[in-house]
Amino acid sequence: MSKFQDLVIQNGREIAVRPGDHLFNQGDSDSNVYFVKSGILKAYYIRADGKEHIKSFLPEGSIIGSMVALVDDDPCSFSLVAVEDGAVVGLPFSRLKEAARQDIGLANVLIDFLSVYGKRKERREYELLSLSPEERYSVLLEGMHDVAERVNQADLAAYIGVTPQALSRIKRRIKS
Amino acid sequence: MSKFQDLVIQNGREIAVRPGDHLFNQGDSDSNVYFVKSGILKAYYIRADGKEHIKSFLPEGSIIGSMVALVDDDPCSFSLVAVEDGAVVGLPFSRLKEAARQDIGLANVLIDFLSVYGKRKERREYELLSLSPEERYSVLLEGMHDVAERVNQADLAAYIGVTPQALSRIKRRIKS
DNA sequence: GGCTGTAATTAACCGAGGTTCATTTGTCGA
DNA sequence: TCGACAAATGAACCTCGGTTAATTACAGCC
Repeated sequence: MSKFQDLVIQNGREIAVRPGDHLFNQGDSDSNVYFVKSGILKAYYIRADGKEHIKSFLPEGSIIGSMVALVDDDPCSFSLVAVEDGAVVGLPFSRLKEAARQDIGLANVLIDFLSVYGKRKERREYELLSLSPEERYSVLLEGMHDVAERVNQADLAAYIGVTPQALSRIKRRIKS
Repeated sequence: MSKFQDLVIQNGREIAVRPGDHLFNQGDSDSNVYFVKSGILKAYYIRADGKEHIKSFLPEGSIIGSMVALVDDDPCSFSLVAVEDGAVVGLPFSRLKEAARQDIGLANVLIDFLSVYGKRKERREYELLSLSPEERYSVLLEGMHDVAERVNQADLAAYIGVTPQALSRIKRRIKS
Protein backbone atom coordinates (compact mmCIF):
# COMPACT_ATOMS: atom_id res chain seq x y z
CA MET A 1 0.00 0.00 0.00
CA SER A 2 1.59 3.26 -1.12
CA LYS A 3 1.69 6.41 0.94
CA PHE A 4 -0.55 8.13 -1.55
CA GLN A 5 -3.21 5.48 -1.13
CA ASP A 6 -3.01 5.76 2.66
CA LEU A 7 -3.40 9.48 2.35
CA VAL A 8 -6.47 9.25 0.16
CA ILE A 9 -8.09 6.63 2.37
CA GLN A 10 -7.51 8.60 5.55
CA ASN A 11 -8.61 11.98 4.28
CA GLY A 12 -11.15 11.10 1.63
CA ARG A 13 -14.87 10.54 1.65
CA GLU A 14 -16.13 7.01 1.17
CA ILE A 15 -18.81 6.38 -1.44
CA ALA A 16 -20.76 3.17 -1.95
CA VAL A 17 -21.36 2.36 -5.60
CA ARG A 18 -23.61 0.01 -7.55
CA PRO A 19 -23.10 -1.17 -11.11
CA GLY A 20 -23.76 1.75 -13.45
CA ASP A 21 -23.13 4.46 -10.85
CA HIS A 22 -20.92 7.19 -12.28
CA LEU A 23 -18.23 8.92 -10.24
CA PHE A 24 -18.01 11.49 -13.03
CA ASN A 25 -18.94 11.86 -16.67
CA GLN A 26 -16.87 12.92 -19.65
CA GLY A 27 -17.07 16.72 -19.70
CA ASP A 28 -17.67 17.11 -15.96
CA SER A 29 -15.45 19.17 -13.75
CA ASP A 30 -14.26 16.70 -11.17
CA SER A 31 -10.78 17.05 -9.79
CA ASN A 32 -11.09 14.25 -7.26
CA VAL A 33 -8.80 11.28 -7.12
CA TYR A 34 -10.52 8.01 -6.29
CA PHE A 35 -9.23 4.97 -4.49
CA VAL A 36 -11.07 1.72 -5.14
CA LYS A 37 -11.66 -0.15 -1.88
CA SER A 38 -13.75 -2.91 -3.44
CA GLY A 39 -15.42 -3.69 -6.73
CA ILE A 40 -14.26 -2.69 -10.19
CA LEU A 41 -14.51 0.64 -11.94
CA LYS A 42 -14.10 1.24 -15.62
CA ALA A 43 -12.81 4.43 -17.22
CA TYR A 44 -14.11 4.99 -20.74
CA TYR A 45 -14.50 7.44 -23.58
CA ILE A 46 -17.58 7.98 -25.67
CA ARG A 47 -16.61 8.93 -29.21
CA ALA A 48 -18.53 11.29 -31.43
CA ASP A 49 -20.13 8.33 -33.19
CA GLY A 50 -21.35 6.90 -29.87
CA LYS A 51 -18.81 4.08 -29.64
CA GLU A 52 -17.42 3.30 -26.24
CA HIS A 53 -13.72 2.70 -25.67
CA ILE A 54 -12.37 1.58 -22.33
CA LYS A 55 -9.20 3.25 -21.04
CA SER A 56 -8.73 0.99 -18.07
CA PHE A 57 -10.31 -1.32 -15.54
CA LEU A 58 -9.72 -0.33 -11.92
CA PRO A 59 -10.00 -3.25 -9.51
CA GLU A 60 -9.68 -2.88 -5.74
CA GLY A 61 -6.46 -1.10 -4.81
CA SER A 62 -6.44 1.19 -7.86
CA ILE A 63 -6.13 4.95 -7.90
CA ILE A 64 -7.74 6.98 -10.66
CA GLY A 65 -8.57 10.50 -11.74
CA SER A 66 -8.67 12.46 -14.97
CA MET A 67 -5.18 13.90 -15.35
CA VAL A 68 -6.30 16.95 -17.32
CA ALA A 69 -8.95 17.64 -14.68
CA LEU A 70 -6.50 17.12 -11.81
CA VAL A 71 -3.77 19.25 -13.30
CA ASP A 72 -5.59 22.03 -15.11
CA ASP A 73 -9.17 21.84 -13.85
CA ASP A 74 -10.19 21.07 -17.41
CA PRO A 75 -13.33 19.02 -18.06
CA CYS A 76 -12.75 15.31 -17.57
CA SER A 77 -11.69 13.59 -20.76
CA PHE A 78 -13.44 10.34 -19.85
CA SER A 79 -16.19 8.88 -17.68
CA LEU A 80 -15.74 6.74 -14.58
CA VAL A 81 -18.37 4.17 -13.67
CA ALA A 82 -18.72 1.15 -11.40
CA VAL A 83 -19.25 -2.26 -12.95
CA GLU A 84 -19.70 -4.07 -9.63
CA ASP A 85 -21.04 -3.25 -6.21
CA GLY A 86 -18.22 -1.71 -4.26
CA ALA A 87 -16.81 1.19 -2.31
CA VAL A 88 -14.51 4.00 -3.40
CA VAL A 89 -12.86 6.85 -1.55
CA GLY A 90 -12.74 10.28 -3.17
CA LEU A 91 -10.40 13.14 -2.32
CA PRO A 92 -10.10 16.57 -3.97
CA PHE A 93 -6.76 16.68 -5.75
CA SER A 94 -6.53 20.45 -5.94
CA ARG A 95 -6.32 20.67 -2.17
CA LEU A 96 -3.62 18.04 -2.21
CA LYS A 97 -1.65 19.97 -4.78
CA GLU A 98 -2.04 23.19 -2.82
CA ALA A 99 -0.89 21.52 0.37
CA ALA A 100 2.06 20.00 -1.46
CA ARG A 101 3.39 23.46 -2.23
CA GLN A 102 4.15 23.84 1.46
CA ASP A 103 4.63 20.25 2.59
CA ILE A 104 7.69 18.43 1.31
CA GLY A 105 6.44 15.05 2.49
CA LEU A 106 3.18 15.48 0.66
CA ALA A 107 4.99 16.67 -2.44
CA ASN A 108 7.03 13.48 -2.56
CA VAL A 109 3.93 11.40 -2.08
CA LEU A 110 2.46 13.19 -5.08
CA ILE A 111 5.62 12.54 -7.07
CA ASP A 112 5.29 8.85 -6.36
CA PHE A 113 1.68 8.84 -7.46
CA LEU A 114 2.41 10.68 -10.69
CA SER A 115 5.37 8.39 -11.38
CA VAL A 116 3.24 5.30 -11.04
CA TYR A 117 0.58 6.87 -13.22
CA GLY A 118 3.15 7.69 -15.88
CA LYS A 119 4.52 4.17 -15.87
CA ARG A 120 1.05 2.70 -16.23
CA LYS A 121 0.27 4.91 -19.21
CA GLU A 122 3.61 4.10 -20.77
CA ARG A 123 2.82 0.40 -20.65
CA ARG A 124 -0.67 0.91 -22.01
CA GLU A 125 0.76 2.99 -24.85
CA TYR A 126 3.10 0.16 -25.68
CA GLU A 127 0.29 -2.36 -25.72
CA LEU A 128 -1.89 -0.22 -27.96
CA LEU A 129 0.93 0.61 -30.33
CA SER A 130 2.77 -2.65 -30.62
CA LEU A 131 0.33 -5.44 -29.92
CA SER A 132 -2.48 -6.84 -32.05
CA PRO A 133 -5.96 -7.20 -30.54
CA GLU A 134 -5.25 -10.89 -30.08
CA GLU A 135 -2.01 -10.18 -28.23
CA ARG A 136 -3.69 -7.52 -26.10
CA TYR A 137 -6.27 -10.08 -25.08
CA SER A 138 -3.55 -12.52 -24.04
CA VAL A 139 -1.76 -9.84 -22.05
CA LEU A 140 -5.01 -8.96 -20.32
CA LEU A 141 -5.62 -12.59 -19.40
CA GLU A 142 -2.13 -12.94 -17.97
CA GLY A 143 -1.98 -9.66 -16.10
CA MET A 144 -5.55 -9.23 -14.92
CA HIS A 145 -7.08 -12.66 -15.01
CA ASP A 146 -9.52 -11.88 -12.22
CA VAL A 147 -10.74 -8.75 -13.96
CA ALA A 148 -11.26 -10.66 -17.19
CA GLU A 149 -13.58 -13.01 -15.37
CA ARG A 150 -15.56 -10.30 -13.61
CA VAL A 151 -16.21 -8.14 -16.65
CA ASN A 152 -18.53 -8.93 -19.54
CA GLN A 153 -17.36 -9.63 -23.08
CA ALA A 154 -18.59 -6.33 -24.46
CA ASP A 155 -16.42 -4.41 -22.00
CA LEU A 156 -13.43 -6.65 -22.56
CA ALA A 157 -13.81 -6.07 -26.28
CA ALA A 158 -14.05 -2.30 -25.79
CA TYR A 159 -10.86 -2.45 -23.72
CA ILE A 160 -8.97 -4.41 -26.34
CA GLY A 161 -10.30 -2.10 -29.01
CA VAL A 162 -12.50 -4.45 -31.05
CA THR A 163 -16.16 -5.40 -31.28
CA PRO A 164 -17.63 -8.19 -29.14
CA GLN A 165 -17.97 -10.29 -32.29
CA ALA A 166 -14.28 -9.91 -33.04
CA LEU A 167 -13.40 -10.87 -29.47
CA SER A 168 -15.51 -13.97 -29.84
CA ARG A 169 -13.57 -14.90 -32.97
CA ILE A 170 -10.28 -14.27 -31.20
CA LYS A 171 -11.25 -16.59 -28.35
CA ARG A 172 -12.14 -19.32 -30.83
CA ARG A 173 -8.83 -18.88 -32.65
CA ILE A 174 -6.88 -19.12 -29.41
CA LYS A 175 -8.66 -22.25 -28.23
CA SER A 176 -7.79 -24.27 -31.33
CA MET B 1 9.41 27.59 -20.92
CA SER B 2 8.64 25.56 -17.79
CA LYS B 3 10.73 25.59 -14.64
CA PHE B 4 11.64 21.98 -15.23
CA GLN B 5 13.07 22.78 -18.64
CA ASP B 6 15.09 25.66 -17.22
CA LEU B 7 16.43 23.37 -14.57
CA VAL B 8 17.51 20.72 -17.04
CA ILE B 9 19.12 23.26 -19.34
CA GLN B 10 21.08 24.92 -16.56
CA ASN B 11 22.32 21.77 -14.87
CA GLY B 12 22.54 19.30 -17.71
CA ARG B 13 25.22 18.34 -20.15
CA GLU B 14 24.78 19.38 -23.76
CA ILE B 15 25.17 16.77 -26.47
CA ALA B 16 25.34 17.38 -30.21
CA VAL B 17 23.53 14.75 -32.23
CA ARG B 18 23.40 13.68 -35.86
CA PRO B 19 20.67 11.69 -37.58
CA GLY B 20 20.83 8.11 -36.32
CA ASP B 21 22.66 8.95 -33.08
CA HIS B 22 21.06 7.16 -30.15
CA LEU B 23 20.70 8.76 -26.73
CA PHE B 24 19.84 5.31 -25.41
CA ASN B 25 18.63 1.95 -26.69
CA GLN B 26 15.77 -0.22 -25.59
CA GLY B 27 17.10 -2.32 -22.72
CA ASP B 28 19.76 0.17 -21.66
CA SER B 29 19.98 1.59 -18.17
CA ASP B 30 19.67 5.31 -18.71
CA SER B 31 17.89 7.40 -16.13
CA ASN B 32 18.60 10.73 -17.78
CA VAL B 33 15.94 13.15 -18.84
CA TYR B 34 16.66 14.92 -22.10
CA PHE B 35 15.66 18.35 -23.26
CA VAL B 36 15.67 18.93 -27.01
CA LYS B 37 17.31 22.26 -27.86
CA SER B 38 17.15 21.77 -31.61
CA GLY B 39 16.37 19.04 -34.09
CA ILE B 40 13.88 16.22 -33.69
CA LEU B 41 14.20 13.03 -31.71
CA LYS B 42 12.05 9.96 -32.09
CA ALA B 43 11.21 7.49 -29.35
CA TYR B 44 10.45 4.00 -30.63
CA TYR B 45 10.00 0.38 -29.75
CA ILE B 46 11.37 -2.60 -31.62
CA ARG B 47 9.01 -5.51 -31.36
CA ALA B 48 10.01 -9.15 -31.22
CA ASP B 49 9.31 -9.50 -34.96
CA GLY B 50 11.61 -6.58 -35.76
CA LYS B 51 8.86 -4.06 -36.51
CA GLU B 52 9.41 -0.52 -35.37
CA HIS B 53 6.68 1.49 -33.67
CA ILE B 54 7.12 5.13 -32.83
CA LYS B 55 5.98 6.34 -29.42
CA SER B 56 6.50 10.01 -30.08
CA PHE B 57 8.35 12.67 -32.00
CA LEU B 58 10.22 15.18 -29.87
CA PRO B 59 10.82 18.50 -31.62
CA GLU B 60 12.79 21.34 -30.05
CA GLY B 61 11.38 22.24 -26.63
CA SER B 62 10.43 18.66 -25.71
CA ILE B 63 11.40 16.76 -22.59
CA ILE B 64 11.78 12.99 -22.68
CA GLY B 65 12.97 10.02 -20.68
CA SER B 66 11.90 6.43 -20.13
CA MET B 67 9.50 6.59 -17.21
CA VAL B 68 10.29 3.08 -15.98
CA ALA B 69 13.99 3.90 -16.10
CA LEU B 70 13.53 7.24 -14.36
CA VAL B 71 11.31 5.90 -11.62
CA ASP B 72 12.62 2.41 -10.94
CA ASP B 73 15.99 2.29 -12.69
CA ASP B 74 14.56 -0.45 -14.87
CA PRO B 75 15.92 -0.96 -18.38
CA CYS B 76 14.54 1.54 -20.85
CA SER B 77 11.41 0.31 -22.56
CA PHE B 78 12.19 2.12 -25.80
CA SER B 79 15.01 3.66 -27.83
CA LEU B 80 15.67 7.34 -28.35
CA VAL B 81 17.35 8.52 -31.53
CA ALA B 82 17.89 11.74 -33.44
CA VAL B 83 16.34 12.15 -36.86
CA GLU B 84 17.94 15.53 -37.57
CA ASP B 85 21.11 17.32 -36.65
CA GLY B 86 20.52 18.97 -33.32
CA ALA B 87 21.47 19.47 -29.71
CA VAL B 88 20.03 17.93 -26.58
CA VAL B 89 20.71 18.45 -22.91
CA GLY B 90 20.83 15.43 -20.60
CA LEU B 91 20.44 15.40 -16.84
CA PRO B 92 20.41 12.42 -14.44
CA PHE B 93 16.90 12.14 -13.06
CA SER B 94 17.85 10.15 -10.00
CA ARG B 95 19.86 13.07 -8.65
CA LEU B 96 16.87 15.32 -9.27
CA LYS B 97 14.60 12.97 -7.42
CA GLU B 98 17.03 12.75 -4.53
CA ALA B 99 17.33 16.50 -4.32
CA ALA B 100 13.57 16.86 -4.44
CA ARG B 101 13.27 14.94 -1.19
CA GLN B 102 14.82 17.92 0.57
CA ASP B 103 13.87 20.80 -1.67
CA ILE B 104 10.21 21.77 -1.83
CA GLY B 105 10.70 24.03 -4.83
CA LEU B 106 12.36 21.26 -6.78
CA ALA B 107 9.68 18.82 -5.74
CA ASN B 108 6.99 21.05 -7.19
CA VAL B 109 8.94 21.43 -10.38
CA LEU B 110 9.01 17.67 -10.61
CA ILE B 111 5.29 17.49 -9.98
CA ASP B 112 4.69 19.85 -12.86
CA PHE B 113 6.88 17.77 -15.14
CA LEU B 114 5.15 14.53 -14.24
CA SER B 115 1.74 16.15 -14.62
CA VAL B 116 2.53 17.32 -18.11
CA TYR B 117 3.90 13.90 -18.96
CA GLY B 118 0.74 12.24 -17.68
CA LYS B 119 -1.46 14.52 -19.70
CA ARG B 120 0.54 13.87 -22.85
CA LYS B 121 0.26 10.12 -22.41
CA GLU B 122 -3.45 10.44 -21.68
CA ARG B 123 -4.01 12.20 -24.97
CA ARG B 124 -1.92 9.70 -26.88
CA GLU B 125 -3.86 6.85 -25.30
CA TYR B 126 -7.06 8.48 -26.48
CA GLU B 127 -5.75 8.82 -30.00
CA LEU B 128 -4.62 5.22 -30.18
CA LEU B 129 -7.80 3.86 -28.67
CA SER B 130 -10.45 5.97 -30.32
CA LEU B 131 -9.10 7.16 -33.65
CA SER B 132 -8.57 5.30 -36.89
CA PRO B 133 -5.19 5.51 -38.63
CA GLU B 134 -6.67 8.05 -41.02
CA GLU B 135 -7.92 10.22 -38.16
CA ARG B 136 -4.61 9.92 -36.35
CA TYR B 137 -2.89 11.19 -39.47
CA SER B 138 -5.21 14.19 -39.60
CA VAL B 139 -4.60 14.94 -35.92
CA LEU B 140 -0.86 14.73 -36.51
CA LEU B 141 -1.08 17.16 -39.42
CA GLU B 142 -3.08 19.64 -37.37
CA GLY B 143 -1.11 19.41 -34.16
CA MET B 144 2.44 18.90 -35.42
CA HIS B 145 2.45 20.14 -38.98
CA ASP B 146 6.11 21.09 -38.89
CA VAL B 147 7.11 17.67 -37.61
CA ALA B 148 5.09 15.96 -40.33
CA GLU B 149 7.13 17.84 -42.91
CA ARG B 150 10.49 17.12 -41.34
CA VAL B 151 10.04 13.38 -40.90
CA ASN B 152 9.96 10.76 -43.62
CA GLN B 153 6.88 8.77 -44.59
CA ALA B 154 8.13 5.54 -43.06
CA ASP B 155 8.46 7.18 -39.65
CA LEU B 156 5.12 8.94 -39.94
CA ALA B 157 3.54 5.60 -40.80
CA ALA B 158 5.22 3.92 -37.83
CA TYR B 159 3.87 6.68 -35.59
CA ILE B 160 0.33 6.32 -36.86
CA GLY B 161 0.63 2.57 -36.59
CA VAL B 162 0.44 1.49 -40.23
CA THR B 163 2.81 0.58 -43.05
CA PRO B 164 4.21 3.21 -45.40
CA GLN B 165 2.04 1.76 -48.18
CA ALA B 166 -1.07 2.21 -46.09
CA LEU B 167 -0.11 5.80 -45.29
CA SER B 168 0.33 6.42 -48.98
CA ARG B 169 -3.19 5.13 -49.59
CA ILE B 170 -4.55 7.30 -46.77
CA LYS B 171 -2.98 10.39 -48.28
CA ARG B 172 -4.53 9.59 -51.63
CA ARG B 173 -7.95 9.08 -50.05
CA ILE B 174 -7.75 12.39 -48.21
CA LYS B 175 -6.73 14.35 -51.29
CA SER B 176 -9.76 13.26 -53.32
C1' DG C 1 -41.00 -26.41 -16.67
C1' DG C 2 -41.81 -22.50 -19.84
C1' DC C 3 -41.20 -17.40 -20.69
C1' DT C 4 -38.43 -13.44 -21.32
C1' DG C 5 -34.60 -10.50 -21.83
C1' DT C 6 -29.75 -10.18 -22.11
C1' DA C 7 -25.24 -11.88 -23.16
C1' DA C 8 -22.52 -14.47 -26.18
C1' DT C 9 -21.67 -16.69 -30.30
C1' DT C 10 -21.97 -17.61 -35.24
C1' DA C 11 -22.51 -16.58 -40.15
C1' DA C 12 -22.05 -13.84 -44.48
C1' DC C 13 -20.39 -9.95 -46.67
C1' DC C 14 -17.54 -5.76 -47.02
C1' DG C 15 -13.64 -2.76 -46.58
C1' DA C 16 -9.17 -1.24 -44.78
C1' DG C 17 -4.68 -2.41 -43.86
C1' DG C 18 -0.83 -6.01 -44.48
C1' DT C 19 2.29 -8.26 -47.71
C1' DT C 20 4.93 -8.65 -51.69
C1' DC C 21 6.66 -6.88 -55.67
C1' DA C 22 7.08 -3.46 -59.26
C1' DT C 23 7.38 1.31 -60.62
C1' DT C 24 8.08 6.09 -60.10
C1' DT C 25 10.10 10.02 -57.89
C1' DG C 26 13.67 12.38 -55.68
C1' DT C 27 18.41 13.35 -54.11
C1' DC C 28 23.08 13.54 -54.16
C1' DG C 29 27.60 12.95 -55.83
C1' DA C 30 30.64 11.89 -59.69
C1' DT D 1 23.98 15.64 -67.00
C1' DC D 2 24.01 11.23 -65.69
C1' DG D 3 23.92 7.31 -62.69
C1' DA D 4 22.86 5.18 -58.34
C1' DC D 5 20.50 4.60 -54.32
C1' DA D 6 16.75 5.54 -51.24
C1' DA D 7 12.14 7.16 -50.65
C1' DA D 8 7.58 7.15 -52.04
C1' DT D 9 3.88 5.37 -54.60
C1' DG D 10 1.18 1.96 -56.92
C1' DA D 11 -0.95 -2.68 -57.97
C1' DA D 12 -2.59 -7.47 -56.76
C1' DC D 13 -3.84 -10.51 -53.47
C1' DC D 14 -4.81 -11.93 -48.60
C1' DT D 15 -6.30 -11.51 -43.75
C1' DC D 16 -8.66 -9.70 -40.08
C1' DG D 17 -11.89 -6.81 -37.92
C1' DG D 18 -16.40 -4.20 -38.83
C1' DT D 19 -21.24 -4.60 -39.91
C1' DT D 20 -25.64 -6.63 -39.89
C1' DA D 21 -28.46 -10.14 -38.76
C1' DA D 22 -29.62 -14.55 -36.96
C1' DT D 23 -28.93 -18.04 -33.52
C1' DT D 24 -27.64 -20.05 -29.18
C1' DA D 25 -26.75 -19.89 -24.10
C1' DC D 26 -28.09 -18.49 -19.84
C1' DA D 27 -30.18 -16.16 -15.78
C1' DG D 28 -34.18 -14.52 -13.39
C1' DC D 29 -39.01 -15.02 -12.74
C1' DC D 30 -43.82 -16.43 -13.26
